[in-house]
Amino acid sequence: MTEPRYQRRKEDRPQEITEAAFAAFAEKGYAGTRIEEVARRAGISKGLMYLYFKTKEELFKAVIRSVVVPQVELLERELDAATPSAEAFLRGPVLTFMKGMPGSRISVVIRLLIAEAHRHPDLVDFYWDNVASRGLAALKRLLERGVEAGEFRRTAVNDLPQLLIAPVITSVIWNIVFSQRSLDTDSMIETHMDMALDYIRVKPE
Amino acid sequence: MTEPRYQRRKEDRPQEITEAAFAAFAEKGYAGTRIEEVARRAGISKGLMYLYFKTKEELFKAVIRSVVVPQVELLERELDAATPSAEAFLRGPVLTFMKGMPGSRISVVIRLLIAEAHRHPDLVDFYWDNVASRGLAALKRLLERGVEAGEFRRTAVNDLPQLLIAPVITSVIWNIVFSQRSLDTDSMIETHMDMALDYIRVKPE
DNA sequence: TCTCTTGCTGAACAATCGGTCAGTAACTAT
DNA sequence: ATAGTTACTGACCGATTGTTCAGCAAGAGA
Repeated sequence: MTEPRYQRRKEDRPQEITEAAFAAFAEKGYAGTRIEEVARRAGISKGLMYLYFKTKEELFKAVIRSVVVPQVELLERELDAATPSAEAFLRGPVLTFMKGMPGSRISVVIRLLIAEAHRHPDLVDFYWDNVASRGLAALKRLLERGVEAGEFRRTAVNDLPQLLIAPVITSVIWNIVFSQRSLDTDSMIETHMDMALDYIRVKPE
Repeated sequence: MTEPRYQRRKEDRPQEITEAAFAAFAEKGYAGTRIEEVARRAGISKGLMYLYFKTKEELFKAVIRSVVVPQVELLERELDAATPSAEAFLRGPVLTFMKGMPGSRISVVIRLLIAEAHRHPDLVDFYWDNVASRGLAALKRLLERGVEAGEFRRTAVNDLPQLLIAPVITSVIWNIVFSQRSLDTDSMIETHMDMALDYIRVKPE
């Protein structure tokens, strides 16, 4: 008759907690989120939080990883996919990936990273090693492939692949700051891709 | 003989406080900065802070305004300057302004805004009204002028002037997050300007 | 020199919040 | 059943920090 007050669910807790924490961090930021609030969202007590994550900072890092790792895996899966011409690749999977970034969980991570970077240098290292440097290297290889195939000229973009993702970063930031005055991020990313391809493409004389 | 323990300097305090607060916010962020720390930097007691700024939030807003207003004035002075061809204008004063943004006080403001935007919507409104919307409108006018003069084609960029500043935003963010792995922001901004001009310029047939 | 005004100080207050821990009860093994 | 293990609870602690305020002393005026 007496219903148990709680169930032991050791296996599921970590994921449920990071999920709740992600939602809380997304709404209130790191400093603005109380551990008790995360516990409430996860349906557990405050004390239990500390059995799974020793400190708030450790929880934060776990949240970042839980978002970033699947995204990296998705990206790499796409990069390993069929390889048509470099241009078709940029206009296809790369563009799709870029359009998906604003509004994705990654954009929340970016906001958190910007706000907390100076206090969590090891987190920045992690993000650099696992996301940023890998993505940039992949873009560089793709551009290089295009050059070798005679599709692209060799330009400054080869050394600055950040240029290709600039409108994505800008879209993410724009949405963070000016959420109301929204921006047509799809158009912006598409137009920029046109612009960049016109610039690097070998022109027929 | 007995040296006075303090001087009364009602006139200078506000500016000295906002200056100290800017330095503190730049280093530690909003939440990470203690009022007492600002007071120490400004060479006054904690209590005096509250005679000039009712709350920490009000101080924060004053700091943002103190940085933003002079920058806007600088921008508008440049826009009112001599008007050569639209392309020369973009390659001249606009490019100079853009290159100066990373590393300027504005980039600190941007970081603070990104981190605190959701908690200070009225501050976002202020920034929008006084900086962002004005800058975008000016860029739009400039592009329109180029079109009317027969220099530029009419493209999607006319409606998305954010594209022109995308590498600047990206540079600022990059420096905030990856301060160590620095990026050649000047090259990036220049290359992007080349790219954009190639795209919008009317080509000779 | 003696008020009087007020810019200024710094101790104290109150609220918040990360982290702890002694105890409880859900499950397991026997 | 019964004892043992441990996932779990929630009251509590201590440190931090924004804010207040009673009083002090610097400068102005007479």
